[in-house]
Formats: sequence, structure tokens, C-alpha cells
Amino acid sequence: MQKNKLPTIVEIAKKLNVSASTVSRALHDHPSIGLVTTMRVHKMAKELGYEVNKSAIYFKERKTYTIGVIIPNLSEPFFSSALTGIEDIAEQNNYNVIIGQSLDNFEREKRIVENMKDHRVDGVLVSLTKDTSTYDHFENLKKYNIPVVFFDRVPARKDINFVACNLLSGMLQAMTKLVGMGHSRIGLINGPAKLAATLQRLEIYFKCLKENNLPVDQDIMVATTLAKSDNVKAIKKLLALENRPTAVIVFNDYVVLDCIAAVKAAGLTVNKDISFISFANLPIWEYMDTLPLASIEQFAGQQSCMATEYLFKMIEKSDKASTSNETYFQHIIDSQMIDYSL
Amino acid sequence: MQKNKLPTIVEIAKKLNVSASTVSRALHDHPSIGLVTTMRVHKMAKELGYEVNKSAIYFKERKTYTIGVIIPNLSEPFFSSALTGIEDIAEQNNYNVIIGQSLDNFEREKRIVENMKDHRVDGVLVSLTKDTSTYDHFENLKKYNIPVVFFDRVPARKDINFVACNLLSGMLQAMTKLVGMGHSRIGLINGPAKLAATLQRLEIYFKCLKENNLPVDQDIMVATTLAKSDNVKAIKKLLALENRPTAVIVFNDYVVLDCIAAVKAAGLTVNKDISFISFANLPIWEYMDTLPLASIEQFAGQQSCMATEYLFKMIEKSDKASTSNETYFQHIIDSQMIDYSL
DNA sequence: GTAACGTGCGCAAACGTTTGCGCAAATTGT
DNA sequence: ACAATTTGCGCAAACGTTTGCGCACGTTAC
Repeated sequence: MQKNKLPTIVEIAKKLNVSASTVSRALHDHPSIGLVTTMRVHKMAKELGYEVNKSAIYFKERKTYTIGVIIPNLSEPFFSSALTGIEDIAEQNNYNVIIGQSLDNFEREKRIVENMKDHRVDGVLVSLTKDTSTYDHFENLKKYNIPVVFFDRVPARKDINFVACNLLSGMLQAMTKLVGMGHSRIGLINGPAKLAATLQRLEIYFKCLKENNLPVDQDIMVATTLAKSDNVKAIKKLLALENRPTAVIVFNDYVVLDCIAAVKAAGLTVNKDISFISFANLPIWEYMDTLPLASIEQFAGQQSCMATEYLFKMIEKSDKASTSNETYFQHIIDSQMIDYSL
Repeated sequence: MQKNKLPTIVEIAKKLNVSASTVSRALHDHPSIGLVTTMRVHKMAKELGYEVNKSAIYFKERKTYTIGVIIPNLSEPFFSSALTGIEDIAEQNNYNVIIGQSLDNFEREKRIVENMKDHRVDGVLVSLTKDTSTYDHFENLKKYNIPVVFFDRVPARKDINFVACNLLSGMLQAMTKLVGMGHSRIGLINGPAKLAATLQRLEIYFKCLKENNLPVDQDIMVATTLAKSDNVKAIKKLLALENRPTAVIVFNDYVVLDCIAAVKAAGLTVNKDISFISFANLPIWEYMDTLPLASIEQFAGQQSCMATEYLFKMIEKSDKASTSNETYFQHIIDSQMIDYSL
């Protein structure tokens, strides 16, 4: 009394007084089945509205034709556009996508990985939680032969596959622009220390300063937890300096939105008293009155698409041999400065 | 040589010289298995790193603990926040979410439904393509006992389950506000005629005019294809009128963004020369300098959550009895005006 | 007329787990 | 000491499909 029974291969077989194997082969137009039988089977299948039960096949094949995507938050445009690209490629490969949002919660990320393992996804794409610093839960997937490709927020280690974005290229463009405009005190509002992106920004910030023969000044380097109130606190700290920076590199567009508001609230003018360069290139700037000078595009879609394509290659490979070769795919896309000051 | 074999219940059984059934029961702490055996099984399971193969169970149970979500586009904030809610509830119910974006393409919607059926999802949530006018592909899911709940973009028929949003309530609030502010010429920039939402807005626009004893004036009613250039064309047409409206109801927040830009470009002032009320309540307004007077919130998250919760009830029910009772869940959420003029 | 081959199909195992039923041994009751 | 009950476990079927192997029949070749 459970569920309405759907027609199976066995029922077709019974009605036609043939064996299930014959039906199976007939449905696949296997040459070893006679033409008449094949046609009778097809006819009966149509009559009963038979459709193959793929979950039986998946189970037998130990495949699910499903990939898992783990991202911090779906409502962030960066990730939703990443997901858009992933879904599109998956669709072309006849794969399904199951999603899990970690909400930047490490425990939840672990649960999601567990869950995806239980569902025996064929592969996983991950953009890490900002708190993720251990990777056992991903390592564990190797036992199940589930390949993992990281993108954007990737672990700081060498034995993984990832696609990330090289912020240096875009940042250099930005610094060059700022210096060209006459800025010489360029501050930094960075993110949480745990994030790889934070360290990365710090490094390239230093590099860019050096490249332009500017001194490092700890006073104009602050950090935020990314919480709104903390963003405001960070910019206020810079504004309060007697010798405040005339330009600031900001962790991302969300932070800069708060900064802009704080600058206005302080009675100052953005792009006159202080200018901003930010990361993310949210699709909102074209509609705003007050903009940062530029934002550095990190190509969410391209990153995720490349990661997905590589994941599919790995899946294909692991379908054939179980010998996991120990070479890693590590691709870094160049970021690009999008200039809003024109 | 296919895949690394994972430890199974049978292997535990062999190593321990007991039967597979005993192992299965022991792992579930079934009372009919002796304490010592149970402990030995648990120990061995741990030793081998055994973890139950859920896809075997899913197959046997004819369940997948997965729901499908079909939406037009992931990158629209409305749908991504809807998805956020869905994923959250699903996670709480230990369900997975597989997504498909129709990209407003009817054929693609059909393919996705097919695919989800093949994967034997336990239920489906849908927000329709703007071109969807036949529903056979959803009807077909009934054969497989896959319940469907529509949300936001719902079919115009009675024999379905849905959660939608009643725009009238929020719109009445908005009109009342406008009239209270002294506006008497209130225009409309509507969307493409095909969209159900367009007809809906037109209807409530008429109702609201009537309610406030305002005349219908075809001159101040225009439409846009939602393309940027067309949005600008629409607002320019209104601005060019000798007797132009002092307030305009706009199809959605994206259109109003273009309108605001056009008004500024024309040397006029938003909220003085002309005011806007819009639909969608994008999360960007709090950062903008120039806002519409108000936006009408359609509660993406609440709609999708309610739809999801009902879907789970249906799934639960269909797990027990196959008798599909013919009562339908049709819930309409009141929209609400979010006032930005305060 | 027999050997060789081709055609068309069925048998059974396999994928991993759960569960109703039954059987033997151990325990209890009288 | 014998019956009645409980305890602990195994057998086998089931979920739906695929596939290697083999069998029987018919055809062709010499």
C-alpha cells in the first residue's frame, strides 16, 4: 500500500511471456534480440507508460549523475552567479546539481559534506566557509572516490584541485591608477584574518606598495569582521587619523557600501576627500550615485565554470580507473579592474 | 577495477562469521541481537570505516530524500533568496535540494522536469517560466507520485497547490499613501503583456484607482519589455507629457532604477518632480541615495518556505497512503509596502 | 549427413540493505 | 523433568536493472 507501483521491466516481461533480460535488451535495441520481439517490447512499454527507473541503475552503477555544490551563501550575487554557471554546465552534461549553503558555518559545512557523501554524489565543488581551517571532511571524500574541486575560497594547501582568482593583476591596475591620480597615502580595509582572501589581499597590497615605491604604514591598515558595524568602525578609524589616507583598498563591495555611507555621514565627500577601490564588482554600481573609483572583478562565473569542467574530467577519469594520479589542477584566473571613474 | 570497493555490511558479516541481517540489525541496535554481537559489529564497522550506503536504501525505499526546485533564474535576488529559504528547510528535514534553472525557457523547463522525474525526486517546487502555458509536464509527475507545489509564478488553474503573493494589499497601501500626499495623477509603467504579473498589476492598478476615485487615463499607462533601453523609453514618454503624472507605479525595482537615472538625466528631481513606487523590494535600497517612495515586498523567502513546508507535508502523506486526496493547498500571502520615505 | 556457425532468447548473479519468518538453544515456570 | 517461553541469530526475498554465459534451434557448408 506504499506507493503506486510503476510499471517495471519485469511486468513487461510477464505480459509478453519473455524474460526480463530480453526486455532490457530490446529496450536498448540490442542486436541479439529479434526484430519482432523488440517491437513488441517497445509497444508494450509505451502502452504501460514504462520509464526506466534510473535510481536502480544509479545504485547498480554506483553513480548518481549528481554533483554537489557547497557555497557560503546563495543570496550573495557572487555565489549565485557562480552557481548559475555550474548549473548550466551540469545540465549540458546531463548531471544534476544539489546545493548546500554553509552559511559560513563550519559545522554546517561538515554536515553538508556528510550528507552529500551519503547521497553518493559523483563530485563536489566547494567554496569554503570563512572559518574553515581543517579539511578532514573533504579528505574523507577520497575514500569514496568523490573528487573535489575548490573555487574562489580555496584552502591554503598544495594537495588539492582548485580554481582561484589572482587579485594581483586587477589590484596592480588599480594602484597604478591611484598613483597616476596623485594618491600616495593608500590605506587598506582588510577582512577577517582567517580568510585566505585576507592574507592574499595583504600580500598584494604590500607588493603593490613596493611596486610603486610607497611606504608601508600600519596606521592606515585596518581590518573588519565584515559585520556592518565593524565596517563602519574600520572606516571611521581611518577618517579619524590626523593624516588620513586619500584612497583606500577595501575588502569587498559590501564593505565599501558601508564605508561610503559612513563617509557621507561624517560630512565628507567620496572621491574627493577619500576614494575607494574594492573587490567583487557587484552588478549594482551602474545604478549608484556614489561609487568607488573602481572595483576588481573576480569572475565568479568563469571560476565556477572552469572548476566544474575540471570536475567533470575527474569524474570521467575516475569512472575508468581507480588509480588516482597525484597531479593537481590548480588554475588561477587574472582579476581585472573595472573602472567606474570614466 | 571500477571503483575502490567500500566496506559493506556483507564484509563485516564475513569477518565476524555472522549473517548480514545480524549486522544490519546490530548496527541499528535492534533488541533481538545480543549485546556482545552488537558490540563486536559496531567495533568492526568502525575498524573498517563502514558507512551505510544510502543509495541502496533509497532505491529500496523508492525514496531519494531529495526535492527538486525549478526556477527561472538563480541570479535574480528574488529567486536566490527563495532558494535560500528552501534549502534551509530542506536541510532541517534532512533533505537535499537539486536545482534547475529554466532560464525562462519553456523547453528547458520541460527537460528539467523530465530529469527530476528520472532522478525520482520526492517532490518538486516550481516557479514558472514566463512562457509556460501548458502543464502536461507537471501533470505527468502525478503518475510517479511526485507532489508539486508552485510558488510566486503559479499556473492559472484550480487543480494545483500553490503559494502566491497578493499584490493588491501592498499596492493599496501605496496608493493610499500617494493620495494622502496629494498625488492625483498616478501613472503606470507595466511589464510585458505575456507575463501574468503584468495583467495582475494592471488589474490592481485599476482597482486602486477606483478605490481612490481617480480616473483611468491611458496616456499615463505605458509598458516596457524590461530591457534597459525600453525602460528609459517608457519613463521618457511619461516625462514628455504636457500634463505628466506626479507619481508612477513601476513594474519592478530594476525598471525603477533605470527610471531614476533617466529622471536625473532629464534634469528633474526624484521625489519632487516625480515619485515612484515599485515592486520587489530589492535589498539595495538601503545603500542608495535616490530611492523610490516605497517598494512592495513580495516575500520571496516566506512564499518559498511555506511552499516547501507544504511540500514536505505532501511527501509525508504520500509515504503513507497512495490515496491522493483531491483537496488543494492554495495560499496567498499579502504583499506589503515598505516605506522608504520616512 | 554431419560439422560448423549464427540467431534469439533465458538463467542467474550482482549492486547493498532491510525485514518477516522460522529455527535452535537457553532460560524460566511448574 | 518436561513444557513454555524467551533470546539470538540466519534464511531468503525484495527493490529494478544489466550482462556474461549458455542453450536450443535453424541454417549453411562440405
